[in-house]
Amino acid sequence: MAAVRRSSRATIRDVARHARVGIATVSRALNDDPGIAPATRARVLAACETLGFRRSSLARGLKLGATDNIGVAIMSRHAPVILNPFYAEVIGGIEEVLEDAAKHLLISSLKRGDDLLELASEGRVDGLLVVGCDVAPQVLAQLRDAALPVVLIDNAFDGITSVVIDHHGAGRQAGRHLLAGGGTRFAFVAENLENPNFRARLGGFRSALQEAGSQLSPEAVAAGGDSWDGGFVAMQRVLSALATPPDAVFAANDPAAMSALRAVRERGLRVPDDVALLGVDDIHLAAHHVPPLSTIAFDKRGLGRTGASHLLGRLAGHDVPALTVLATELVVRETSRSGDGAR
Amino acid sequence: MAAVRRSSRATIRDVARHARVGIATVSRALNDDPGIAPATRARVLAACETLGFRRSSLARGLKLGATDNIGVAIMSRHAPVILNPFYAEVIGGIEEVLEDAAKHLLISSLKRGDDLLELASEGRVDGLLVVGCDVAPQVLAQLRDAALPVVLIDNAFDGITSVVIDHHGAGRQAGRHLLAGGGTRFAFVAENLENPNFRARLGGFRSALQEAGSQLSPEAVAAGGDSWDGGFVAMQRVLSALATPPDAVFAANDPAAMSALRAVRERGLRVPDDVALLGVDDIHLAAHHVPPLSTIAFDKRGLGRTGASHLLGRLAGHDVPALTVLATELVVRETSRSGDGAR
DNA sequence: CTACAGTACGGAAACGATTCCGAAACGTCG
DNA sequence: CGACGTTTCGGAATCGTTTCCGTACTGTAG
Repeated sequence: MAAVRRSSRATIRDVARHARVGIATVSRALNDDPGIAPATRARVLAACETLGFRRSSLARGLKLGATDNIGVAIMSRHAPVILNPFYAEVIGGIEEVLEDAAKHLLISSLKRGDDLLELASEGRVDGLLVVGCDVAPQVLAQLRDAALPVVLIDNAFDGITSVVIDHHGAGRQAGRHLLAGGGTRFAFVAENLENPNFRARLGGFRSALQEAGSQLSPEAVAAGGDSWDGGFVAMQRVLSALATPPDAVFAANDPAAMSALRAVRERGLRVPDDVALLGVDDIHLAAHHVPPLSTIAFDKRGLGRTGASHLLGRLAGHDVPALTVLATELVVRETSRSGDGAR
Repeated sequence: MAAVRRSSRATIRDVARHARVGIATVSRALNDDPGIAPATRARVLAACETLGFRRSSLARGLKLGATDNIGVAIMSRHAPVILNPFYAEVIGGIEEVLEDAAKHLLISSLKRGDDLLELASEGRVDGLLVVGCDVAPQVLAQLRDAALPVVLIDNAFDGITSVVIDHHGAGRQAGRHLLAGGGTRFAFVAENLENPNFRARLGGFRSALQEAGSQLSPEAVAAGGDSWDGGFVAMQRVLSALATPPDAVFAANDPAAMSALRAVRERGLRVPDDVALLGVDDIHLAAHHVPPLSTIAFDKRGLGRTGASHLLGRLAGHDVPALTVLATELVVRETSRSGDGAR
């Protein structure tokens, strides 16, 4: 007679029995359906409370065809993605938006493109945010043809909603800043020259220099390898390749810049007096570095935010821009000098 | 006649029709069931391929009673959790383990305890990793009584599998190190004194000092508020409250230590000559700080790893230790001196 | 009193997988 | 040739929801 405490979870049927109504009524009460008497609704809700009933998101999802889960996929053949501070910021922005929308975040760091396609077609998520540019074109093509809404972050592909950073523009900004600071002999250092983002930055840098009649000699561009010392090694190469050291160095990112700074100092040159140094990313360390690093900042968190809200827009059936380009911002600290200011 | 390309996803029934078998056979082929002829299996698999069929994880989960999702819940009334470098490390460790087990990571930063209970009872995840000590006891009690396997990380509760750091031990280590370095006038600074972990560290610190016949005066313990400047403010308070400044300061964590260092320097004191300074956490910045910060390190990633593997163990039906305590390690850099070494 | 519109509710069919159970096909042996 | 065990496969029930459709009931008007 008494409601026996089941070991497994209560179902909607148990609630119906307990409240002496049909299961349809329970469902309606739970979904705030209008066609139900207030008294009945209260009785149902009370029954749910006493039985400790929660709807199974699985059964609900199966019937509704939606899970309220959003997948965040990051291609990474290396360590856990969360530890990469760039990704962490992006994910932070995504989290902000999804939390407001009461969506759940399903994070996957994937090694193979097939894993990505599997995640996209399992029905585990309602939509997918793909972060980073390390994903094969044919995978992207399959993703585009999938039924699942997908948004690319820090990567662009024709036919898929994309949110990117203006890497080329960042390079131009860097070039103009170093020119304004009085630079005459330029160099570019990076961990590698394959990364498409790095290439875009270099391209922008070159175009800014050319506009001013300057240029970058082949010996003044170097890659030092994908490690902590990448920038250091690259800088050493530049210094030994060039007859006279450069007076304005653009690094592909902040770690490379900091690492390059060590090489410059070991050579006995002062920053920024002998050589100005500029990074990209504005990572957390940049401001706390000694000396504080001049850099090109971009809104990493905003990248995640706009990506996520575009995806939510797609899910809601709205139109969203196919390509969004986020601007960058020059942050002058103490490894470079602004052209106009005296000192 | 020809297989019409449906707009929505193919189901197991479509595959069955296409391969001219029953749905049970398809399921068996997909699950590597032994009782199926090799030829039939090949035909079914081929049909799956041509139809681009993937099993619905929802339907599968509903029937199987498992989702292959693991929830990571972090109570946080502040900003996105991923941006907290401590949590990021822990999650990184979790990710490592779960990836090997082919589980998916569902991350939730929750504001209210009810959200946690909802996540636990929706059936969205097979198990829950609850990170951090900012969760109410009655919520933990309900969690313990839930059917869902739960593991607490950096928090302990009777009846729930817990993985913690030996904060008390860390405090003792700090005390002994500062004593060995020749400290005589001690102080403790923190952002706040409510955080149970900070209290444990302080407790351990006190007990080490008492063992050596020293002690901590009430004016030498200060909290400066939960902000970037917390340690700075706390240190200022200590310096102005004490007649003679301390010569050995233990900070509740690294940010507090770095921030306190500024206060010490502003006062015209040198580190470590006039005052030794020791933090806890060994955050990434600590090693790159100027001067490099002495600190008590612990394996944040290991915290996540063991938590995750204990949860997987529980899911597999194994017995796992109710409480695991991870040891800490003293890292002497340049804000303190080891007692034995010269200079 | 009957007809009828409108409200409140229950039964049953889906959603897409797994799996129990039964049956067909087949070979082997007495 | 019949009985029987083994292998291979199909039908149908099931997981826990939502929702369509039908029905009982209520109140009001003719």
